[in-house]
Amino acid sequence: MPTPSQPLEPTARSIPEKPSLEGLEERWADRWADEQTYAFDASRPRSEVFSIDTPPPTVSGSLHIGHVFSYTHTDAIARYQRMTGKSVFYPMGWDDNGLPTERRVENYFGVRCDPSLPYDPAFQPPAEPGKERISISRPNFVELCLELTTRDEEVFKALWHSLGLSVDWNYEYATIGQGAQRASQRAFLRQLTRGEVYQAEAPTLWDVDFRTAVSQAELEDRERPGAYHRLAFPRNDGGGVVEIETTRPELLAACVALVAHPDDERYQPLFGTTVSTPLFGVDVPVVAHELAEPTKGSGIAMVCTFGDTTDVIWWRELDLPTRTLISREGRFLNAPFGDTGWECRDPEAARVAYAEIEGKNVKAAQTRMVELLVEAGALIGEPRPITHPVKFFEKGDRPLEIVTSRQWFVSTQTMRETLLRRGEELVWHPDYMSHRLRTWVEGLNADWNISRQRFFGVPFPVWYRVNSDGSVNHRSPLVPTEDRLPVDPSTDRPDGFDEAQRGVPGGFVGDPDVMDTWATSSLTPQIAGRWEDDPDLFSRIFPMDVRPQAHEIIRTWLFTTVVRSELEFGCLPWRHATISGWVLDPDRKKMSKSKGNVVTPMPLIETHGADALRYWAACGRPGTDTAVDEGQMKVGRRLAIKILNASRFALGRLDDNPVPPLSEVSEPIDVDLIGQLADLVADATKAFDEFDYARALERTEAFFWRFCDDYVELVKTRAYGDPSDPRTASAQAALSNTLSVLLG
RNA sequence: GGGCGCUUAGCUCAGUUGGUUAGAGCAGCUGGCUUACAUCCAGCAGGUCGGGGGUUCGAGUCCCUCAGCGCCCACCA
Repeated sequence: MPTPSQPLEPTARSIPEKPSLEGLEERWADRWADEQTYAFDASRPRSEVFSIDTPPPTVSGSLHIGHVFSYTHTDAIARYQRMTGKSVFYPMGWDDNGLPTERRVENYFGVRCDPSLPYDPAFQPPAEPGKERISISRPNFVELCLELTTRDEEVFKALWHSLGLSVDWNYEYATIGQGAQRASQRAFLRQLTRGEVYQAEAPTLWDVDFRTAVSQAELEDRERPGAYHRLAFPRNDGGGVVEIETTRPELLAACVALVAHPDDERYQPLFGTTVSTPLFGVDVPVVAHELAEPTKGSGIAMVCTFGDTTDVIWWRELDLPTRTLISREGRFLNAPFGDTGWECRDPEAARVAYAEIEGKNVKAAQTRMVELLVEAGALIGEPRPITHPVKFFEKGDRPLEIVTSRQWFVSTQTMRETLLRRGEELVWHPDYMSHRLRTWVEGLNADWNISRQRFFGVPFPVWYRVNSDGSVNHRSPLVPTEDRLPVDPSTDRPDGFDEAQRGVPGGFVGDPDVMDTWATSSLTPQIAGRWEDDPDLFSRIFPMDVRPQAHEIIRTWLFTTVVRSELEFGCLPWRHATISGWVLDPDRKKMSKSKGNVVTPMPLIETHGADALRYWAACGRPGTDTAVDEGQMKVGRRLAIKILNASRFALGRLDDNPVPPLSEVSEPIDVDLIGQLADLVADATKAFDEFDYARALERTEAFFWRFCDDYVELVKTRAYGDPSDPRTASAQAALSNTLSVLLG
């Protein structure tokens, strides 16, 4: 039970003289594959099925001990469910699309993706990556991504095999595979038809290095040093200056208003008047809004388009103009000061000042801007250093900017109430993890942006008409019928058009973007269960029984899966969610590549054996962060060897006879043992039903050691007697049956 | 700023609805090659259950409060 890759057979055939753990993993993995031991029986009705929404690991990274940890937990549950007679749907997927893969492919092959290029079926990457990146089409780029991820997947697969995971390899999938693309595009098109997704050109959080929009779920705050710069804005009513404080003086040219709290008596007289920006002489209004905090800075803020997300709120709610300064690459754009552009007092002076920062990146622009402000006497005092949280893309290196771009959104904000209710319906293990989803849903402040300006991902299956003036009509996208899916709009064309019409007036263009990686991963039940491709299978596994996953992706994977299931099926995608903890390094520190303390599993498997690692993992309580502990692995190894030896004793008395029936158990002490065994089974069953594999292991292990140290010693003499003696037969029956039950 | 979790022997952790002298493994010490196993067995030692207060006949377990650590969330001029 606790060590599911047990090397024992139900009878005493070929008991080795000196039992050993070495080489067991390989031998049994092969046999399981040959015999299809863990194959799902797709003829069983839903009530006799236990289905698992296996997490597809990201294969672009390297192996990590955390994989061993959480997959072992799920494997224990899967094996328990099989013992109860269920047919277990336990697929395995690979999450291979996304940014990390793109970066690796670019460096590895020396290429760059240009979605405007046509597919070149003859393209071969150079043997050695050249200095100049070769531009290739999206389909070509994707081919290279697939080539690289396929290799990575083999490495993962080898680990899973040596771990003895009981997954059914007949249901393997990849998130970039045809099935996944078809499911993603089909789900998207249906949402489009139902009006659950929309396209909008709006200010969006943007990573200037990856050059893509990111969603709220991919943000993280990082504490960064900054400084308050106190700036003087001359009042146009002749009343001196207004002083504001800003951490982003480089955005001064993008200032569109000053804002203070409506109740703030200091600034009430200014509401409705205008002030003039230093250096640029642009008149901006002083306005009131409740979000302005009187205690922060000087109590009056400069609104820029856009410095942070509060600016976006003010801009929208106060109906302010837009002055865009930062490009998608993070550099300062040309600013059209003058009569035909941004009105100001002295266009020439404004242009001269702005020329000093145009083309610079944010950091350099800030440095130069501060110098200019000092020279102009507009900076009051010294900048005051502070440490403040700044929004980053979780995979990014530079702070996010806000740029205006066209994106696809799923309307999640209107779903709040429904999602909160679903979160309560879901059975969480441990239950307090439900708070994470609740706080996340309650804190939603933007719809889910599902488009990314990247290449290795599922393309949006839509085209747009090109108007006669060459502009693109985004209003009514052209969509394919579902039987055409998957499509790549950069190479495929909409019905009724021919290829010559691509990109010309009166013709069409494909949507250039790909979907957010979570827009695909949120469909893992549909992808693994082959949804519309195999409706019979899907009806037998969905809604699924359990989603095992890590806690840090509750707001992404769990949340988005619930959203998609609600929209498509109006129900939860699974009944239970088991949330595993993190694996910490031996010093209980979080592992990270940059700290260099990441533990890889393969050497540990070689040293201690797979059972030892599985034992360590299974000791980690559900949801609890657990440190890598080789001591615990040694204990696991010891337990596995002890089981082999105990088996040799218990089964060795039987020669080659099958395990005798329990009815032969007659001696009081033997009967008592069987009674205790029954209690243990009840205990472990209850624990497993509550997804507490660790408790089941603990109880079983304790019983096993008592069994070995006390019971076996007590009955040893009797067990060695003449098999025809009922007293001996009783001992042998008790021994072998107990062992058989313990091993499941 | 709001919330969640953790704090029990040197180390890693159990302790299910409050109930007799608080448990396990590892590490340490002592003794033992006893025909499943020295990859083992028997035994010893080791804890003011983070601090303080409260409820109760009785609190590691319930309530309040404080502290440390970790995490989640937040519109962070």
